[in-house]
Amino acid sequence: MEPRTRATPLTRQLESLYRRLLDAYGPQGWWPTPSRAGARGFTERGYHPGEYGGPRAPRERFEIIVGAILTQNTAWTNVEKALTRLREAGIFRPADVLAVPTSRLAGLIRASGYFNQKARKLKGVAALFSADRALAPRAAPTRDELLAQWGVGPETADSILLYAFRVPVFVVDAYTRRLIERVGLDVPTDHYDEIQQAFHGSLSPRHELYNEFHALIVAHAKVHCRAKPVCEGCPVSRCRYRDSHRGNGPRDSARA
DNA sequence: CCCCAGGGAATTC
DNA sequence: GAATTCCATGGG
Repeated sequence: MEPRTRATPLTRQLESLYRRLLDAYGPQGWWPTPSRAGARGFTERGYHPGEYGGPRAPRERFEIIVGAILTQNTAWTNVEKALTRLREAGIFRPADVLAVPTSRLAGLIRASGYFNQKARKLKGVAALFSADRALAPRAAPTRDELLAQWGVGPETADSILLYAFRVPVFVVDAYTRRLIERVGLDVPTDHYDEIQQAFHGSLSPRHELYNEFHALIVAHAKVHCRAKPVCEGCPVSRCRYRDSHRGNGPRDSARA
């Protein structure tokens, strides 16, 4: 299933990319949970860069799971508003989500958009993680268990595995594809699993590395590699894309 | 006014 | 499989 990790040209490209991003933006310490405010190690970003200790506390873990649902195609600032509403309503655990009527749940998460769909999704994951599963510490669910949930696709499943349970799976999102295209990495960008395999086959399977790499890609996408690119001061040297993007590397047609 | 945001499901061909 | 459409708020 897992290809051997070996040094390929792609390995060097990805490691170089990672180092450039880390140098430019610093450790991100994901997952960013608003409830971290006030906790030891709290930073102005609201989370703990550099902490990759033991298993997550159950409530923090569930907050990550909820956030992974709410952030689907949605700006994180709006997710924070919804998470804060949930916390103020005393909703911390799967059982709390199950106890609230779907209509009220939808109202609480209104700011995160798609609230009717997402309320249903939260009910589903709450059921998955409730009952015997709530007994911490619990081993991570399988990827297939997560994917079987309505509203949980590949990215959400992998985000939960990586950030809630520290399983070394690389999370692929729209930013990842955009960066691959603009930097000109020799990685196909059409299928989720293909992209993920490329990373898994080229990087050592360390959850700390996958955690930081994905978080750094998001940070980079918000500052420089936006939909409308801001190339001034871009830390990725081969980032020679133009407004029209596509292509851009030294050689564009080199994919065979 | 427009576009964008850490997707996923359902439909259609 | 590939291409659309829907879901919906909030910020720039």
